Amino acid sequence: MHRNKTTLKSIAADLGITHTSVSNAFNNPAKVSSKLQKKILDYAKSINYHGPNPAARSLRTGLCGAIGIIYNDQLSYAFSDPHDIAFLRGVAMVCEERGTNIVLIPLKNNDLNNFESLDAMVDGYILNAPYKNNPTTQRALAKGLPTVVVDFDAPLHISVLTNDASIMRKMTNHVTSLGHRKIGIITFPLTEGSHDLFTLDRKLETDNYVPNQRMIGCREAIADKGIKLNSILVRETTNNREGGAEAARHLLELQPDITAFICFSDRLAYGAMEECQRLGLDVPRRISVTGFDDLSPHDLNSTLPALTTIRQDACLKGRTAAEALLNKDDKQPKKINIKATLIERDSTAKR
Amino acid sequence: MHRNKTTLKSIAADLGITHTSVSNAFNNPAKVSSKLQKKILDYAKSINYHGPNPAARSLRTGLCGAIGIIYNDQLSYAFSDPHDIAFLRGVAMVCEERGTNIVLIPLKNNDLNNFESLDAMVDGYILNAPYKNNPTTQRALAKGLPTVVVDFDAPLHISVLTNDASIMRKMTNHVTSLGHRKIGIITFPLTEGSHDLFTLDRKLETDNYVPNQRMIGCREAIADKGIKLNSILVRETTNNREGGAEAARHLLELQPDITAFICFSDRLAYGAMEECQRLGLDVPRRISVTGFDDLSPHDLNSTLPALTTIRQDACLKGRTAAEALLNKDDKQPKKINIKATLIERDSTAKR
DNA sequence: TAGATTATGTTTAACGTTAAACTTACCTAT
DNA sequence: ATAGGTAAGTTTAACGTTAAACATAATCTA
Repeated sequence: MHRNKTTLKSIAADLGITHTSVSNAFNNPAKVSSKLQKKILDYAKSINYHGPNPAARSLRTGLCGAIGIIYNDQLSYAFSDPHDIAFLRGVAMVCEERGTNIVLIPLKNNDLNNFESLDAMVDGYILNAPYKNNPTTQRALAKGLPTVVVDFDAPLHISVLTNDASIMRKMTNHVTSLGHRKIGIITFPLTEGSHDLFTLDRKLETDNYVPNQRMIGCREAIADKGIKLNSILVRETTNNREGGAEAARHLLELQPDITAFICFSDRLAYGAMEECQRLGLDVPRRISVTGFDDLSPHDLNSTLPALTTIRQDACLKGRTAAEALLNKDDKQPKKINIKATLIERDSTAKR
Repeated sequence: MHRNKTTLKSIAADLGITHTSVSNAFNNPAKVSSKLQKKILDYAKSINYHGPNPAARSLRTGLCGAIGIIYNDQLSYAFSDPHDIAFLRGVAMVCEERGTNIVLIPLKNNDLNNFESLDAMVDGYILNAPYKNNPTTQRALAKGLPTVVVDFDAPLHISVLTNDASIMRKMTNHVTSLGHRKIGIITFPLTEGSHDLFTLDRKLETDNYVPNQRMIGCREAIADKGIKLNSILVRETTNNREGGAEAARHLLELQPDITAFICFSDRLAYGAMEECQRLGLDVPRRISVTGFDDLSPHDLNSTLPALTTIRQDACLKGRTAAEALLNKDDKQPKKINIKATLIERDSTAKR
């Protein structure tokens, strides 16, 4: 007789064999006779044993068959954002094929001294659009596990990126080529928690890669046209419709002759369009509006014009990131580009 | 000098103290002088140590600070279904508060002999609308970890349920009270992979709890009205718009005088409405259609009438399930009911 | 038929942590 | 002054597994 808990050892004792053979029956069938393997597996099933303890296995092997996903924001918010959901779907597709578990790691209290705050059992991380200066970001990168970053520039890791700067230059050119000169830019925060108002000549931030790159694209296109950078207002706001609406109102108060809003997400753009509607300003005849992401058309409020925007395949981003992380062969730092494309619809028009 | 890897032991050796003190510095500050704790933590940080190894900790303590979620279907499909996403958001809200990780466990190959197929490191499971006879379901339930089941009847576990039967009786009464007698029922599979056609008098399945309960509600209401059960056709199909469309067409071919479709999900209902539109049958004047779930209005195709449906709060379901699982005090088997409500809109009308 | 190989199984030693029991020194109350 | 208690740290023994080295018998090769 032995202890109450079923383990490889207790099974071995019951069967009068060594526990290594039991382990091999599960993991290394070639190393046991098929007769013995059957005996072991049958017995294991009969006493309701569910296979080797994952923690012990993981401790011994150093692997655990799971990858962690870290968001730059609340997890519950990620499940509200179509872009993030599509990204996750892409990751799930790859993990499904490989039988890898996905660990969603909530951002805990942001205390760099709290060592507990990143102790998931994973073989690697995917960092999704992190803030560079966020403690969780830094901790994950420092941890030394295989890590793939998405929408973030980490020279020492594999990064999956979109051509944010160039596509935004193209979008801005589209807007200026329609004759617009008084333009307002509406962006989500460039730095965690920031809600500032400034002009396009301001020194750029490096905390949040994506809006920073998009800003570079805007700036280049604006400068190319000979428009003064300090005449273009930029409003940082929360990335949802309310934020977009509030920013549009604010910018119009400061500069009533604005004829175009360039928004850094579709959600901001929809909010801005709604606000224009409320203010009695026709889109696109009085004001043009552009977005970014190309949310599913089902998300369109049908009273608004179809949005001129930029499509990026978030699901493909997720797939690419997961594949890069799970690909054992090639771990060299590199940049993988997922191309975004401009989609002209009905929310932009000649001035 | 010691090995290359940093552990509690190597830190202890470097500092000339015992490794237990190092462990305590991280987990049990009361058991070390604050001076020593600071010394340890400072040193740990200086050599880029990221806290105790999770696998070793988990092996020793038997806990790992994560819960597993098991779906009845492909994970990547879950990220396409608004209901499942809302459910996940609810789970995430609770886990976020508590700092618990969420492990998404893909369904692996359904081989009962494959012991590997459920070896996530978790402290408990949430089973979301599982098939009773599915090997993964059975394995998870047999595993003996704390488990909460959702939309499933497991007498030995905590289950989170909706009043499917009674609300469906109510919906059916709504339809019959409008004068409809020739009714077609469109459901997603009652048994994994099944796509059958039958009449409402057929013996009920028990593999998939939800459609089974809904069928009970329909049957009772139909019988109450004195309508013959064997005159009501039921079509099982894939739970998406295409499935709904195909089922509607099929049922109308078999029984062209049908005047109402009762669908077991909004997606099926939208598909059925679209098919009616294609066939030139006006909804609701020629045919009434009902759904289940109450997807966000953004998912509405604006050319279709607003759907009469049943609202259930999937997010609340997720929150409730996660709270029940993480609540250490009360582990007694019980049923928790999340009430669904009937929403009358424009897709149903008098015959 | 000797020598090498293969098949099968065993022994041993980690993997990195935490809980429990133990030691020593210091403080407090009678 | 002495018993009793607390604070701070140490020693020891698991937790359940797998990898590597080893032992033995069975099978092949030349």
